[in-house]
Amino acid sequence: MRMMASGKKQKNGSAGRKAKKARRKKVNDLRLDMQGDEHEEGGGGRSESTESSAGGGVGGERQREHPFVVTEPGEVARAKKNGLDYLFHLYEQCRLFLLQVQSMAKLHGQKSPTKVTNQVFRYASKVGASYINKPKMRHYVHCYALHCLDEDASDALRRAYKARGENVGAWRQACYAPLVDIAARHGFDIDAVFAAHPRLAIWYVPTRLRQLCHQARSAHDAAAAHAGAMPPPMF
Amino acid sequence: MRMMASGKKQKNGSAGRKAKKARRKKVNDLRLDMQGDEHEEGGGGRSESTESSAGGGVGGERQREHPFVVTEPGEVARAKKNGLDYLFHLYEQCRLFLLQVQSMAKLHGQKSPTKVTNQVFRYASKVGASYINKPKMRHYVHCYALHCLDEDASDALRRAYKARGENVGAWRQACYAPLVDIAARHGFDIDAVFAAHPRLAIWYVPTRLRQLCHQARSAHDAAAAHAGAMPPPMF
DNA sequence: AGAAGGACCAGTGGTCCGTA
DNA sequence: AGAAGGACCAGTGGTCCGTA
Repeated sequence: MRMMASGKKQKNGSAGRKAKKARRKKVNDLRLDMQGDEHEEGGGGRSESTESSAGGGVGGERQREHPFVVTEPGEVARAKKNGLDYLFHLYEQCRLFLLQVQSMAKLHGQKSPTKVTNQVFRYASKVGASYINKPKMRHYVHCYALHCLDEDASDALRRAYKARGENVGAWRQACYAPLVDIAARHGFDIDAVFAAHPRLAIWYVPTRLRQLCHQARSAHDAAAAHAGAMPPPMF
Repeated sequence: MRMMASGKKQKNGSAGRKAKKARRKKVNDLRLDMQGDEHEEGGGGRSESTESSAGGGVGGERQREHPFVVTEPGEVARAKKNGLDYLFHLYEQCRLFLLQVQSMAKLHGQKSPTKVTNQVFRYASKVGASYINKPKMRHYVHCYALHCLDEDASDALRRAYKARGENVGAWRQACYAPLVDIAARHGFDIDAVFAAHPRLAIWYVPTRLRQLCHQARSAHDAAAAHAGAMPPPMF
């Protein structure tokens, strides 16, 4: 028996969405393949720091990628886990796929994407990089952003969170604050910060990060107003 | 009795679309207002070259804008017609609406459009500029582009087409060729041409114009290859 | 016939939530 | 519990075609 979830969310900082239809239609409910209960990939043991350790056995259901763990720079994740160097490597791969898509589009006189779009994710899947998917890449964009913008800070954060034994979710949350600080030094304009970095400019600014920068600016402006000297608004 | 049209089109230079449902549902078929057969706006006679001469009477059905006619620069269109200065003025208005939307978005920490998007058209309607709509603006973008990029050529074309008594559709078609020539001087990169002009950069490159530039490049490359010296491909 | 624009549709950005 | 990602939805870009 499954409960019907209500499905609230905040679309892009504006008012909430209108009524949604009931979701999750449970496709693919009947298994036609020979999967029994559980199975694991047969081979094993690739272990470059930027190599996945996920499944990929011949035939059968596609395995999920192994979950990420907080690793130090250069550290190889242990069995059934992927490290953060590998995570960041996925962003580099997406960039290369974007470059491919752009080249093909221009060759054929079609409009060329400037960002990693659905089209790019579709291309990645088509050429076999099925371990790349949109929800995952969007989920960790800001972590990659910190890695791009301040690798030392990013590395330090990884070491600290690994030392404390924090899980990936906690590390991911912790990546926001240093980014807001960086944005603050650029007038809280996180779009400008992304746009100014060539490897970052191809990624959409995550909604949550944008919200946090906006909140920080409001707090900053309020504090300045309280201090007496009201600065002119940024826009 | 109305025939069911088949509804073919070329999506963005790629393969044709998949099957479409039957279109046109004929909403708003019953009139609840007091319109009889025909009606015209009561007042009259505004006649600045960038002022519309379309309806806007109090209450009742919204009048369509008057059709465009080919006018010389500075020329005022006669009754029930709008001139080309007015057309180009609409593009300037859209730019101002975009600037408004951008300012509001940034104030609220939301993502800010870089182009004239649906959001901008919605804003234009909301603030009363209901004479601005997406199909119209997209239809004439390349005409506005020529006006921006080579006003002398644009003016000359207008005078020539007016002198010949051509209709707006013919003039509109004629705007493509000079633009392709301009693109040719920039490596056939029409996107770069648009992007380099501040008032043009906010408009999407029309599909048809992009196709024509692509075709021209192909023809150009083929001619060069035939001449013996094969140049390197642009991308 | 020529033209303006309401309304449609395929595919997008964004992310929820059923799943492992 | 923590996490990966299939699948969904609101709103987009693009323009057709019923309308005046």
